[in-house]
Order: sequence, then C-alpha cells, then structure tokens
Amino acid sequence: MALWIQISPGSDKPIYVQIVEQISEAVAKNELATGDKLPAVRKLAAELVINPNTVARAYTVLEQAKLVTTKTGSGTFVSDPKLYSRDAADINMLAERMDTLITRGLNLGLKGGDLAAMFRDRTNKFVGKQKGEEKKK
Amino acid sequence: MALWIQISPGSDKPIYVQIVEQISEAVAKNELATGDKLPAVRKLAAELVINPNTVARAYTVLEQAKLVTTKTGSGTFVSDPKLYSRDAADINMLAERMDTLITRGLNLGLKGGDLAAMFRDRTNKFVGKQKGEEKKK
DNA sequence: AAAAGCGTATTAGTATTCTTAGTACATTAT
DNA sequence: ATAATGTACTAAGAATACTAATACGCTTTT
Repeated sequence: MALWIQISPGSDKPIYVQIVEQISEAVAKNELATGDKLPAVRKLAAELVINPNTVARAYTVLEQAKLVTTKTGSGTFVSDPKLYSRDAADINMLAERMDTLITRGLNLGLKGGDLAAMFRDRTNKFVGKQKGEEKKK
Repeated sequence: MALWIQISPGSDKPIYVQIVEQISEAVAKNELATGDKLPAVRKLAAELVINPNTVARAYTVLEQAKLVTTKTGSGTFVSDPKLYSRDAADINMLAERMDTLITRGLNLGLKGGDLAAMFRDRTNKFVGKQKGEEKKK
C-alpha cells in the first residue's frame, strides 16, 4: 500500500498531530480496517523525513485513544472497534467538544436546526464507508 | 450585573481561553444580548486578579470572531448577530471541526445516527434560549 | 481643558511544547 | 543469529504560548 500520510510544514498543527488526525480519519472511514498494520515507526519516519520519535509519539497517542494496538517486536495494528470500551470520560469529552462547536455555530448566526442538519450531512459522508455498514445502492 | 466569569487555575486551558469560552457561551445562550457592554479590561482583570493584557487578549479573540465590537475609549460591546457576515472561511472552519468531532465519535464506536442524534439533543439545550426564539411552554 | 475610563501597542520574561538526536533495551519474526 | 519491531531514556535546541509591565492614544465625563 502506498503511503497516504503527508505532512505540511506550513501547518499550524504539530507533525505528530497531523499523523494522528490522518490515521484517525482513515480508521473512521474504514480506509484502514481492523487488523491492518501501520507502517513501522522507522520506516514512516524515513519516508516523511522526520525523527522516528515523532512517529512514535503519534502512535502512542493513537494507542491511548484505543485506536490501535501495539505489539512490541511485531508492529502496530488497527484495533477491533467491537472491543472499544468507551467509558463516561470519553462521552463527556465528546459532549464538551460538541457544546463548544454548537456555541461557535450559533454565534456565527446559524440556527440550531441548520447546525444539526449540517452535522448530520457531514456524518453521512463518513457513514457511507463506516464500520459494519454498507453503502446503499 | 454581577460577574459571572470565573477562572480555574487548575484548568489545562489558558486564562484567556477560559474567558473567551465563557463569554462565547453566554452570547450563544443569549445571556448576553446585542449591545451589552462587557466589563472594562482593567476592571475585569482586577476582579479576576490577573493581568489586564490577558483580558485584552480574550477580547481581541472575541472581536476577531466577530462576537464583539470594540470602540477604543468607549468599551467592548456584544455585536449584532444580524450583521454577521459569515464567509466561506467561517463555514469551512466549522465543517472541519465537525469532521474532527465525527471522526472521534465514530472511532469511539458510536454509530453515525447516534452521533447525529446526540448532537441534535445538545443543540436543543442551547436553542431553548437562542436568539430570536422563545422556549415553548 | 482636565480628568477619568477605555482599548491598544510594545517589550520582555517565563514556561511549555515540539522536534531532533543518540543510545539502549526487550520482544518478535525470519 | 539476525533483522525488524516498539519502547525508554536523556539531552538539547528551537519555536511557540502565556502572562506581565509599561506606556500610548482615543472617548467620555466633568
């Protein structure tokens, strides 16, 4: 598989965050499936011309987010979503971030209904390829 | 009007962000109405026992977000939402943040529909007090 | 005109974050 | 064994972020 990750030096986001986001999105869209192996730390670092530590940090974040499982000596693999044990803290974090987003949307003059509709539309763009579902023909 | 803003030293968020968020939320919930004057930079700083520059920074952020209008020498006032000219950049920013949120939700194992429902529910908690609308009895 | 109240600008110091570098270690695969 | 994997640790430098101190200019009030 070709390398889809690419970092933007001009971005305001740290390199390791860029990696985390791109992999997270790929998993959400099921472009990376359960059990898929991520590039080796040193290999990805070489391709991106960055320090291996930076890639390792990204992988650490992904593991703490329960998105991947690492087996030392073997590699880093996409976790099985069925094993996600989302606790209250996860949901609370999500709710908080939603509120911040809603606040911003309302302050931009959008109506609550429009905001919710926009969110649902964007969700559908993901769900088309979501885990356990298939796009309807 | 009493002072509703309170900062938490133990928070992971910078002081000026805490101020921005609390005022933003107050505006979204219409607890602060159009034309309302915010506390003077020095006054609020004195009450919070922080540097006036920190408050000023918060106000600057709020102004760039078009949430308030500042008139040097006079004060800082809540903007008229009808004058919001939300441009493409605003919407794009919002959409991006939505996508990040959706990604996180899906990766937590939530289904698209559940995510959208959760968002809609939380939106309604705001809309009850939203600008131009009244809570139905 | 003076005084008081307001936001702004500039500068600086401190703390934190990010990235790199180098080395070493433990585990797994070949 | 050898190679490949993730991990741990220390160190260092650079960049960024945050807060503070001070001075300035505009507006309102007196």
